[in-house]
Amino acid sequence: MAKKNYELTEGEWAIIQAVWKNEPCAAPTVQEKLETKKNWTYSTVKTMMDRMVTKGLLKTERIRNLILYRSVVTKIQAQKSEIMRTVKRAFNGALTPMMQFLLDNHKLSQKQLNELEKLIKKKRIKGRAAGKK
Amino acid sequence: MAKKNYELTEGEWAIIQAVWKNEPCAAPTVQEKLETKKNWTYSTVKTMMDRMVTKGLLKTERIRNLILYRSVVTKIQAQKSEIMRTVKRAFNGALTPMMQFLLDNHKLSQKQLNELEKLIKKKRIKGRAAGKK
DNA sequence: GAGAGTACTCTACAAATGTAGAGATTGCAA
DNA sequence: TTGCAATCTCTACATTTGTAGAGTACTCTC
Repeated sequence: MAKKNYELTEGEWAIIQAVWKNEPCAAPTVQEKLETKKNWTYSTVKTMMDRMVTKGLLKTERIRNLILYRSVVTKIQAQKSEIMRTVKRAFNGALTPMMQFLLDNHKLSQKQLNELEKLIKKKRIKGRAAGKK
Repeated sequence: MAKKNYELTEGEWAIIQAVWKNEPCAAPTVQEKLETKKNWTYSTVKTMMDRMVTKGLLKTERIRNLILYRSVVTKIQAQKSEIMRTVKRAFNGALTPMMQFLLDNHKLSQKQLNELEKLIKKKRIKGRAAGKK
């Protein structure tokens, strides 16, 4: 596979989110879907999408007169990259301090904390069983 | 206080980190400190720093012939903004899903998990006691 | 007071990003 | 076959970011 680094810009995020939801889809569709959030004209959206194709973030397929777009990177991949970028920039590359920061600096409700605790417990059990990947 | 949004660029992060560590400091100092990581010339560093002053990220004080820089935003603020930006872009603004994603997608060691669990427990106790801010 | 060193100012330029208008193309309906 | 609507293509421009050279100013030393 290609490079691991998918650092999307603000605009690219908006677009790819729409693509993920409507894939495969044409540029006008994306433009319509985004109309509420972003007030972009068709031209704007189309330009960005084509640039994203060049960058390898989207790919196209031409069907007669219509161009359909699909995502190349998955949501998971993009989210991961986004997080890694933050970890790298703001936390010197260390994940746990970032988690700690999250816990310390964002008032989570009791419920959220409970959920997280449950998640961690589950993780630990899994981790103990398998030493995998 | 001013705006809450301090979205630093890659370069700005590098610079402000150096400033935080050496504050108050002159541009040449920052340039030296960064020499290993970034191979920037003095001009480059100085230009960026001055732009950051314009943006309100740094402030200056002139002492005779020297210009000293200080940060305006704290590390905590910047980290928070950086995280918020990720949450907004990649997780639709919801924090817990992001935490969940972190737990799910990054192989944390048992030790790290333990630490996190401890943190959460502490949080919960605190939260139960005080309902504040 | 001349030269050297240090720090500063000014200007510039390329690439990336956000933004979009104008015109070409095509397929369908009347 | 003519015209309209939908879609695409091409081009353009401002702003931000990364990057830096060239020249200026001040201060210290000989």
